[in-house]
Amino acid sequence: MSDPSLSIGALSRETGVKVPTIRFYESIGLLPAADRTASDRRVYDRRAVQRLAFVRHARDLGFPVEAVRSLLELADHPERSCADADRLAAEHLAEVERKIGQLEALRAELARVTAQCARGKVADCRVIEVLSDHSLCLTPDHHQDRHHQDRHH
Amino acid sequence: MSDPSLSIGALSRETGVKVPTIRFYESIGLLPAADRTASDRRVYDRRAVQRLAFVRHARDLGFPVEAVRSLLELADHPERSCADADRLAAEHLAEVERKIGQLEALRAELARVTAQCARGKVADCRVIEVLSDHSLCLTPDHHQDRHHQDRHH
DNA sequence: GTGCATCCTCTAGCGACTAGAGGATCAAGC
DNA sequence: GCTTGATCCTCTAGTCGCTAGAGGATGCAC
Repeated sequence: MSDPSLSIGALSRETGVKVPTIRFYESIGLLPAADRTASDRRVYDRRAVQRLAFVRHARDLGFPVEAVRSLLELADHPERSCADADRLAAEHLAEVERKIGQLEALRAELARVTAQCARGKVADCRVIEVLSDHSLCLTPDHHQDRHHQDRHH
Repeated sequence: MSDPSLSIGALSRETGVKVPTIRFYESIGLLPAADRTASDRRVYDRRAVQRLAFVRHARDLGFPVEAVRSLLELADHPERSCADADRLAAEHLAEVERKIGQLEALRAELARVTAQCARGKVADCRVIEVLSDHSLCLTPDHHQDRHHQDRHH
């Protein structure tokens, strides 16, 4: 069982990555172009499973695709210093911590506002009132940023 | 000074929402179509400032655009029950808490991995090793989801 | 009248996929 | 051999919430 040769569907089942996503990863060069059968179907081996699992894992951990590309590059060169891998992970960690901080500020604000809702008419609604008047906020600088990456199930 | 009549640039300065974003909000119907001068420039009044500030505030708090639309609708009808507003805020709060939980799991994993990095060669790198082998993870179910909304700057 | 700031509309791009059209191929059952 | 349904192929467009830029008109100060 050294080279069982998988179809894209089988690779998808083994790694939990959807078929169109595998093709997408190939198209952006995250995975090498797969070998093909005579009828143009993609064929994969065990190494492809490893590589895709690595990609999925890194994406699950929230690394942006460009970081995944760099990490793959590093994984392919075990003799190099791992300083870059360490730096990428540390940067990503800092980014995650920043986002947690922002979300916690939001949570505090939302929790406060919903707790104060008297469940009456909109005219007296604390939720609407606070939205209408920023100065009622605890932390007046709640900004979040876009430009980020998430994984869903 | 009841109706000073603002240009889109002035409205932008007053609310901190960029000019193209204001036009974008109008195009998706979050803001009503502005009145125009003879030369087709948009003209705004104080009510527009209020409405846009409301939108910006809700977006800063991370409400998705569709939720903002509903909240605006509610704010326009003060006699209605605020149950919907309360529900939207509570749902959003739950979503924020879910994301915080996911990010905290990620943080733990990333912190653990980077702390274990011996800063040597890639061959011995804990970061690469963990990415290559999911079973080395503390929490094997770190999934994040896309499909969400953030604010930046 | 001469700049330059501001405005207009329109289109395309971001990240990381996801969904769907329209068509070819395969494997299994009869 | 034939049919059926799953799987595969490529390609395009859509998602979200903007942002950037082209190409052109207008307004206002000097």
